Amino acid sequence: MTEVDLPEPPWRRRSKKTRRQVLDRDRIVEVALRIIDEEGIDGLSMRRIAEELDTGPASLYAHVSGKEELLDLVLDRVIGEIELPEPDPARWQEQVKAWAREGRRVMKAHRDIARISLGRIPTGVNVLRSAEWLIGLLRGAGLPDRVVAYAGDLGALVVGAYVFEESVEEANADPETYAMVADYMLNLPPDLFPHITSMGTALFEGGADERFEFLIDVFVAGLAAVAARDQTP
Amino acid sequence: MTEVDLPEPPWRRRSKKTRRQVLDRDRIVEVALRIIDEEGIDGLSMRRIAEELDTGPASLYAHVSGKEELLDLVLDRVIGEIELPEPDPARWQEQVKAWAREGRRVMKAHRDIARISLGRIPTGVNVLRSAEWLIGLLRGAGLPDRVVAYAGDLGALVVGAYVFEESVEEANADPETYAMVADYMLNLPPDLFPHITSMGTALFEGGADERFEFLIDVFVAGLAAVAARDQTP
DNA sequence: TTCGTTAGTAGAACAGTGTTCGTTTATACG
DNA sequence: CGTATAAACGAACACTGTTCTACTAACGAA
Repeated sequence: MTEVDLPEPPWRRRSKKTRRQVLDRDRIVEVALRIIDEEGIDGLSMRRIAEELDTGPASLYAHVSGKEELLDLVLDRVIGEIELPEPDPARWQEQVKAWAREGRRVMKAHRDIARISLGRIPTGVNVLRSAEWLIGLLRGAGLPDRVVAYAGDLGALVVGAYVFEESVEEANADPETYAMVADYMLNLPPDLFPHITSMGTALFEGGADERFEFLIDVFVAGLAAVAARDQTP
Repeated sequence: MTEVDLPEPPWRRRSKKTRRQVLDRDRIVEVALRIIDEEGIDGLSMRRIAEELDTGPASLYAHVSGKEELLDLVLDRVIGEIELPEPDPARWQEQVKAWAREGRRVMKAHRDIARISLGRIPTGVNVLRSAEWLIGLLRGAGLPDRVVAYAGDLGALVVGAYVFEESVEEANADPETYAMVADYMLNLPPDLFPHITSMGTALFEGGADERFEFLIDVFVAGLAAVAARDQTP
């Protein structure tokens, strides 16, 4: 007799699931991050996470107070990937750049995660440790407290904003979109936009790395100049 | 006989509304902006706008392709409020700051509108005119094309990110939240966070204006330094 | 004026979101 | 073992942006 492949009866499926799979916060955060890596932030929903964990969305709320807290945790988890050297105040400028590059590197590794870093009060342990490192470096270098205090916060803001913009540009990096935008700008009315149109393709030169390096160059040179001014009565 | 106030019969109400109120894009944008002013960006939905216009949300789609386009239009409408002087290349540094202050001023006047400015490809006429002004100024001042091209974009990014962060802080500006955050940071473990804890309240000094002025000071000084370097072979 | 076409509006519905609430299940503790 | 607590579950809520179809209004030509 031919063996017949019957669907398993529903009453039998239950026995496989008697043991509840235990959730914990770290697991939720890791799954959330994986979803962001694959689908971007807009692909992340509580249901999506629950689906991956084979549970229901309501179960997540036993471990996080809501989506906002979850995003805090995910961001902090990412910033924890930053690797920083021993602070060397004699080389503070190069080290501020290294700090910024590290911030960019870890965020870039996770799609559009940088979007979460914006407009958020820094409370995670890794986020704070990163700030601590920078503040320690700048104090060691003898920069005025006012400069140190501001730089700690504004540095993260500038890097996060840049990396977020970069992630948007990467998402729209197909040659068609790029050509369309460039075409649009280069064909603006020259009487209204003489400088944009005459600059032409120079507006679009340099890649993301170069632009980022320029930005942190400007930031660090500016810090140095303002700090020097602050120290000259 | 006492006059009786009867509800108007339903068949009679229709006659008042035979004339359809005509929507147009500008009206939609203005209403959207007013809702943002009063309720913030999270208070803005297509239904909310339609409610204010006494129509249905589907009607909006005859005038805008979707919410994203609407937000583009709202932002451009806001940036149109910027007032800029005649460019004077001899004073380019002060004028870059004036440009940044104007950007901040108009965005600050509209709650958390700055959030929309982030991660957005600049295509609105006012956004482009603002960039055109800045680029024209910097070219007039003889800055290298590379510097000009980067500064146009990064300037807007820095200002937008700052103003957005500022709007978040203003939304959380009640003394209780502020005290809670300060308390949290000042009571971190000193062995892990020696610099943050020893800086103490210096971390929270200065208001938003001062921090913004610091940021644009750094940005402009940095631009000047990098530009000077670029011009020295 | 009438009629046909086009553009705009309206309403229902779809697919999705974050979250709450009450119930059930599992775990921890005495 | 019994009780209390914590975690998980499922249904439902209130809301979102958008699409689709039908209706209405406006416009232009005859």
